[in-house]
Amino acid sequence: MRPEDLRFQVLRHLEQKPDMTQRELAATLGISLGRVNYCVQALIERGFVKAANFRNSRNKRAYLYKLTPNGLTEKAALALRFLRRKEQERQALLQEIEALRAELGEASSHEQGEQ
Amino acid sequence: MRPEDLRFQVLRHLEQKPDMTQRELAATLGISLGRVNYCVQALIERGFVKAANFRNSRNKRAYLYKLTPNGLTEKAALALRFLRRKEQERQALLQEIEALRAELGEASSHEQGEQ
DNA sequence: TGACCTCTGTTCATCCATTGAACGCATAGA
DNA sequence: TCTATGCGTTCAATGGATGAACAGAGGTCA
Repeated sequence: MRPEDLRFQVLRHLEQKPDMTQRELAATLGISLGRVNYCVQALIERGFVKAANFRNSRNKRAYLYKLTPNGLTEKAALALRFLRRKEQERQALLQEIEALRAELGEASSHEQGEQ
Repeated sequence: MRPEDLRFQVLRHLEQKPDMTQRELAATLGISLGRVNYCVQALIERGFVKAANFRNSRNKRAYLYKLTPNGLTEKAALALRFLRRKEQERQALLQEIEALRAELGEASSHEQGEQ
């Protein structure tokens, strides 16, 4: 997972659920706690996320990770880049699959609606 | 790139062009010389590739990397696994793209023929 | 109150795959 | 023969990811 994609995913999750802990983020994203911590600190450093004190009965020293206005803008920009790249990856995957099917002599399935 | 995929790609290239050098393989696959060497030696060790002496005017100490019968079988098996996984990846990518389009409020394009 | 427990963010030594410069060697050409 | 070139091979160095361990804050209960 690219650093840019990680930042996007973290922003995405924190916007929807600001009371997530770094351990929860790590488990959800399938990466280590250390890497999440590094990413979150970078987002705070850049002013995209603000860590507010947060106290309730379940969490002991947890923060609320609230997205700043700049954070929302950044998240939207990252989302669009992410989407465009995924579309491109999917197109590239199609070509790779077709090439492999040709090599293997498989009948290529009719996939319509692709450019 | 996974080790398994790398082995497949190396077998694929060597079957089509057995006089490729390890440096050519590295450049084509976008990885380092050291990693290619490690992979090729593993393929030789497992009996999937045999390195025959090869002498011509352009290459000084190059080998001919010929696929053995077992190598051909292995390559076919890897190809099928590779194809199936790529198809699955492409399907997963579609779901991810659709989810992102929904978040972004984009009109989802009509892609037919997918299950 | 105070001792203890729990859960958090934070740190950093460790690991491991990857890299590519450097080497030895074999051949071609002068 | 001697030199240059290009090959496979090696391995010290790099860099990112990991997760155990730590310190701190708040809850709990006698």
